[in-house]
Amino acid sequence: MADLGEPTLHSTLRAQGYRLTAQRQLVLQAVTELRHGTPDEICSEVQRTAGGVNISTVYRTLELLEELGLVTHTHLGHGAPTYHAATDEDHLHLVCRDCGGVVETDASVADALVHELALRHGFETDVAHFAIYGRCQECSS
Amino acid sequence: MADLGEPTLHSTLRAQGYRLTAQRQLVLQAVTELRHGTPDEICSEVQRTAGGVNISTVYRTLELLEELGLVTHTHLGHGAPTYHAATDEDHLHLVCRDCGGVVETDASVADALVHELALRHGFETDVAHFAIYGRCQECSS
DNA sequence: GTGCCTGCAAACCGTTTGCAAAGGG
DNA sequence: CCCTTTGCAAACGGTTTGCAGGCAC
Repeated sequence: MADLGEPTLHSTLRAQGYRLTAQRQLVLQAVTELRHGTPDEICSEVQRTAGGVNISTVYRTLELLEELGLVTHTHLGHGAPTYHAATDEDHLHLVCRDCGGVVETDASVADALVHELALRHGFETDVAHFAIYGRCQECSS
Repeated sequence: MADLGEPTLHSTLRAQGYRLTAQRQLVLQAVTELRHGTPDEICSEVQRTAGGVNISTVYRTLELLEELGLVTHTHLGHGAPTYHAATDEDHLHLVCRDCGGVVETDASVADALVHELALRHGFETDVAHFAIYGRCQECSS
């Protein structure tokens, strides 16, 4: 059968000399399903179908999948980072200093900033990697 | 003697019912001198003149000084946050994903973003709290 | 069969906590 | 003299590591 679609996890791994394992499939699947998951949450999700999987394998796998460009992670400030599938829309996280709430917004709000940093510093901005901190509407009143 | 200048650390503490201690003076002084210091670095700096000061006191003191509005902290992504004296200019940190370097830039580059978030979400942005992630000029070539 | 990948356990870093003693007001 | 603040040590959450055995190829 000809491979006509996008590259599979298997082919992406093999292209770099890595092996396809159940753990790697399950972690990618969990990241995709959770949409925003910490390593711990991803591990729990994986363990629902494969009980023996270890948290350190989840860490190693997330690092690998990120290197392959299949997932990204964002720091929300407190505790653990959250992981997203690369197939997800690019979005920013607004974190409220008072209530701790997180609001998502389109990455395009930062277009002017990205442009300005390229101009002034030749800096290629990955605007989604850190959250944006402040106070949300409700907490301002 | 009349107190004509800006509020002293002593008066700021007393106004909230806190006590003035040597540790609190030394921590504020270390933050100011270091300009960008992690709790650990601040502790070492303080210990140069007061050997017995404990890291947990530094953590408690930084939290207090931040509550009083005398210091702020920024997350650069990796490890510990860095602390700044409130008297310092507001600035952003550009962190390079490849070389790990940190470049400072004026907070005003983000004015458009701050304005846009206020407009769209009623969000009051503290733009300096997280670094901005990406690739620096040298690493892009 | 070779050697990448995994599970386990221990170590790690940064931070927080409970407690009794020290010291500021 | 009271009560905040401190030092110490232990615990904590999140992450990384070394190693022996297991499994993809």
